[in-house]
Amino acid sequence: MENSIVIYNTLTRKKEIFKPLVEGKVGLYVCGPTVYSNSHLGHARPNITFDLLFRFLTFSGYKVRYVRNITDVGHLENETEESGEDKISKKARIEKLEPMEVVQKYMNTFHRNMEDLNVLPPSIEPRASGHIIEQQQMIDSILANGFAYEVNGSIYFDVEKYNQHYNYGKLSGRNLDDIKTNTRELDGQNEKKNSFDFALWKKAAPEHIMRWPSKWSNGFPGWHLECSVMSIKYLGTQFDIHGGGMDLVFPHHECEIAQSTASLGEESVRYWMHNNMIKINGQKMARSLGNFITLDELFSGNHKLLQQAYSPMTIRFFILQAHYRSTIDFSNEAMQASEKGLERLMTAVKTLDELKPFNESTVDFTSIKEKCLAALNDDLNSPIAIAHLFDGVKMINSIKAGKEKIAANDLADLKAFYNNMVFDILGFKVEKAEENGGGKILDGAVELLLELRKNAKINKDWGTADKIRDELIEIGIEIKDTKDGVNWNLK
RNA sequence: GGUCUCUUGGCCGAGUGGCUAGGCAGCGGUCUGCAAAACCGCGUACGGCGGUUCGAAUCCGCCAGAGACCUCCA
Repeated sequence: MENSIVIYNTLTRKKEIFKPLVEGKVGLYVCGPTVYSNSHLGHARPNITFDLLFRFLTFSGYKVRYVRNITDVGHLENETEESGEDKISKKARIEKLEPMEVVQKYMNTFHRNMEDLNVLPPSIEPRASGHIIEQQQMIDSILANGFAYEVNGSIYFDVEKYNQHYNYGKLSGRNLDDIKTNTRELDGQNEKKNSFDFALWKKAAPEHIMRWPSKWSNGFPGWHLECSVMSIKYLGTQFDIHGGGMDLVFPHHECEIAQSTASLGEESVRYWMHNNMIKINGQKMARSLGNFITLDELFSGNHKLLQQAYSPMTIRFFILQAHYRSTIDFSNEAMQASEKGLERLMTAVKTLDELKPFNESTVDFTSIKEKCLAALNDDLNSPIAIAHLFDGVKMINSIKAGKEKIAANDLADLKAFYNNMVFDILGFKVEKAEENGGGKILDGAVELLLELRKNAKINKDWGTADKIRDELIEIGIEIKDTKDGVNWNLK
């Protein structure tokens, strides 16, 4: 499959044709979660976006090494909290748990949520805590190159010095003069030469439990460092794509560029990709704003803003129905629309298996196939691809209704295409009925009831027929009378 | 305050100089004992005011509103 993929590069603010560094292979790094509380809807977005990218690149014939980290070291809280306390150790004290117990707990939840969303595991999932030595090594090289300084056992990155040789602010589109006049003064910054300098290594306060020995102090690495270190370690000093949420552009990714460049003398990332935010009531959904809904709450419907539960695939569809660089507005109405839309799509996929081939085709799916792939090639435009899939749904339904015909070879081709698109690339999976265990027993029982209902209908005993139907619906089994007989499925 | 982005029909969301996505909801019809589902058909929207152009939702300017980043954040 020869695809020419175009990617919007945040660095150049343009769409660029994607050319991997090494022919046929792609190195992809994505910023993963900080595991100190449950994952919420906002976290689903980058993971689904880059899952799509991972799947699409793989489908397009690339061998992809996908690295997504787990941040389990923690970094400084904001100024409203007692200063200098690590996020994870703070949480640990509240819950009377070991820091690594907190990490493990929320990492498990994250993994379970991702599996539910059918997000493929990355090729490598490195943890910051497992790369302390490598982080110290990078600090050494930055110090050796003269772009960092030590104060009281902490190491800070010298942004001004760096900016004399390189361009600090190139990713986020700001310049140091603006940053100088616009950076707020925060607590605990008196050690730094400039307020915009950032920590590479921080000496731990006595109450700070997460700490590692180093030649400078017992302490912990600065937040930005882990991504620079782990991306380079597993993907090389230069690699293809680095992704993450738009809110990470500044300062996180800006600092990553500075660190890697200060250490290596050259930049390591070739394409920067950033997904936009999910909004709720017109505002970004964020842990810090307290307006988030966790994935578990969405799956169970157990949240005061939710009118019902939404399945993982509904959430996946909801996210893929918008372009990854646009914001999406969360609402019950929008989620319910996604639920119905997805059902329509999945029903059509199932319908494909029921279609009977003719000798000839009166429909032509070629342009739909081409348009779907073209949309994905154009900066991962999943909403357009899905729109074209729905055009195909219309045709599939017309064939089923007997208004159009399809030949055997075209049908096989079409099935393969929908399987590729819906399952392999967009990453949907069949939920409900087919997945549930005990299928055979249930099948038998329902078939029996439907047989009784059929007899009742023949005898025009509408009371019994409707009782069977209505009560089955009541317990979650939907009955559909069609020309070819009765269909049923679990709701 | 600085930097940047957005404003599309009832809702969600694509598009971005002429060919007016898609989903959901709604309406009309077909089918059906009824219902559901399915199918067919229907809606000409792009914040306001100017400008450029043969032609603008799409380019430019101004105004209004919303948001993001500047601090942890996906």
